[in-house]
Order: sequence, then structure tokens, then C-alpha cells
Amino acid sequence: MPRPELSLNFNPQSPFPVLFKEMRGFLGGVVAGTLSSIVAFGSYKILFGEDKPDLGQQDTGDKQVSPFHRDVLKYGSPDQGPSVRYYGNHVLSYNQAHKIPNWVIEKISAENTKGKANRKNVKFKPDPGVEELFTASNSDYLGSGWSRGHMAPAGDNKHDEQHMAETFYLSNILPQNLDNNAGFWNRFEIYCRKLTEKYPNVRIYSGPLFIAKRNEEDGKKYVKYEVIGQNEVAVPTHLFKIVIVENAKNNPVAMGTFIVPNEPISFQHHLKEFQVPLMDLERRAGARFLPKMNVNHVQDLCQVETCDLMKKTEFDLYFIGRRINNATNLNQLQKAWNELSQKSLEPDEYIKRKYKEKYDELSKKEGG
DNA sequence: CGGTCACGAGAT
DNA sequence: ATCTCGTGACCG
Repeated sequence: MPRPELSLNFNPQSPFPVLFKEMRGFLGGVVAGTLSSIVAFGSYKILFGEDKPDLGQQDTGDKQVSPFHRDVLKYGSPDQGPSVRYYGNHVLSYNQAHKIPNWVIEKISAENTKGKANRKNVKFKPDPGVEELFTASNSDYLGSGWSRGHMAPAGDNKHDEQHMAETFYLSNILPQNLDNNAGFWNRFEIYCRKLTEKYPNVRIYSGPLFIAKRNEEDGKKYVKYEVIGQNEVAVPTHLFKIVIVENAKNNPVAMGTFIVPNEPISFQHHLKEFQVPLMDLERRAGARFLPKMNVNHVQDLCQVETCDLMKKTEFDLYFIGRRINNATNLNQLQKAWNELSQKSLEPDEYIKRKYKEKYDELSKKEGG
């Protein structure tokens, strides 16, 4: 399926300076743009310091609340629920109107990705911590044409079944294109997990975006998004991810920010195509994601690392390897093995060995 | 790894 | 009769 619009539909009049189109043609520009934003932001912090008055705190800080204000709020301030929600291995902000998260943060290490917690033992379900009035339900998603996409992935919680179960709460889920979810986004998540082999800590911020698109009829820009099910769960136009890798001293080494359309993305596309300066994401999301991070000396992730996701053959072999490993009878094992020739793939040594082991094990069981 | 869907048993 | 739940087949 072709992707009609790769760009975010920026145009020359756009207030946003960075264009995907430009970024693709302007190879060094990606890096330069990212770094200059980082440097600019860093300088800002240095020049003005952390003590600069924070407008975001005017309602909680030293400002006097007058009797007048108290009276205006006689029946209480509108309650949009907890601004931050805490789980075993992730933290998120939930949007009670959209019925999806605003952002989800995780910090993962190699240990998180190893373990026997299995997603087959866990079910998607409404977050018991979210008021029923504001929660999505499985029935909103089923038959909608959209899949239930994790923000904090199940695969980042192999070490703890309870933590994994919490990622299946619908507070951590949003409507995601199935192809995107199982394909490009999946490979992106696998790439993030792979980074834990090299860096002790990998921090990942994920969430939805609702990005405007220009209407050809009147030349105006509109945000258009579907809502699904009785609860009218909002379908984001794009997904974002910030990836930060840290060294053994727990200092940030490199960072990358990405905005990916919520649609199928073929193997031809490289993750770098979706990289944007952090501030572009922040402007769209309406949030400063790293207000306390010292961004000095933080490098571009795609320069320090490759940002190469799995290629198609590697990805296919990966599935087949898992299917061989998980086969519970000879029929399944043989089907998985046959996929190799169907897809003209050469089994690597690991797969050959696993196949033999499984074959012996299962034929002993079934043979008698 | 990421998912959906079909189907039958059991409860309502 | 209809819904919920667990299981297993299937797909990228």
C-alpha cells in the first residue's frame, strides 16, 4: 500500500521551520537542524538559568489567590484526572477526552527485555485507575479497522508479568494502523530494545499527535481525525517517540526525536526520514518533554548510532525463528520451516539448530 | 515481536 | 438467544 503523504503536510508559509521534504534532501541538515535546536535550547538554559520565572507554575506558586478567585472557583477547579499516572515500569499522562495517553515514558535496561512474561497470558482491559466515564473499552477497538497499539510495549516488560499486564491497560493504548503497529513501529521498538545491549539505560517517550493538513478546497488547515466506538476514542494522525541513551554514569549520550505517520510504512523508508528537532515535537505536543535535562554534549542518536531498523529478510527470519521456537506440534513446526522456502530465505545457523532441537522434542512427544 | 479473528464452552 | 472468555490458527 503506497503512502500518499510522507511529510507532515507543511508548506512554505508554515510557522514550523523544518520540513520533512527539506530534511530528506538536505542530509546534513537533519543533524545540523537537530543539533542547532539542541544548542539553541541549551544556550537558552544557560543564559536564563533554571530560575527564570516559570509561567506554567503560576497557579501553584507564590502568586496570591484572591478571595475573588476563590469565589470564581466556588464549585472547584475542573478535574481532568491525575496529570501523571504511575505504573510498575512506565509513567503516563492520560487524555480523558481522547481516551488515549498524551505521552508515556519508560526507562529500560537489558534486564527488562529478558524474562518469561508472555503476552499470550495477558489481556487488553480498561485501566482500573481511570474513571469509567473516561475510559476506552475493547469493543471500541474491535472491528474498528484500527489495532490496539501499545505505547510502552509489552516486549519491554518480559521480566515482570504484572508490569507487562499494566502495559495492556487501555490507558497505554491508542488506535494504530495495524500494518504500522506490526511493521515499522514494531521494528522501531525492537531497535530501542537493541540499544540496551550497548547502553545501560534507554529512555523512551512515546505518544500520539494530531497534526493539521491543508485542505485543497479552501487552502485552510484542519485537524481531521477519526473517533472509534461508543466512547469515540481518538485516532491520532501521527505517533512520536523520543529516544535517549545513557552511559554507565547515567549521563545522556545521544537523543533522537521522531514523528511517524499513523499509516503503513514500507521497508524502503529509513527511520531517519522521520527525525525532527525536539522543539518541533514539543510545539505540536504542547509540552516540554525534558525540562530538567542537561542537553549539553548530547549528540544526535542517528549519528552516534545508525538508526537502521531491521531489513525485511532479517525481520522475516525473526518471525520464523520465533514460530519455530514456539511450535507446540510438528505441524506448526513444519509450517514455520516451510515459510523459509516460500519466502526464499536462507535459514541461519541459529534457526537450523532450533529446528532440529524442536523436531527431536516434538517427534518424541507425538511419536509415542 | 506486533496484532486480529473464529470458534466453542459456559454463564446470563 | 446473546454475551464473555479462553484457545488456537493465522498474518506481517
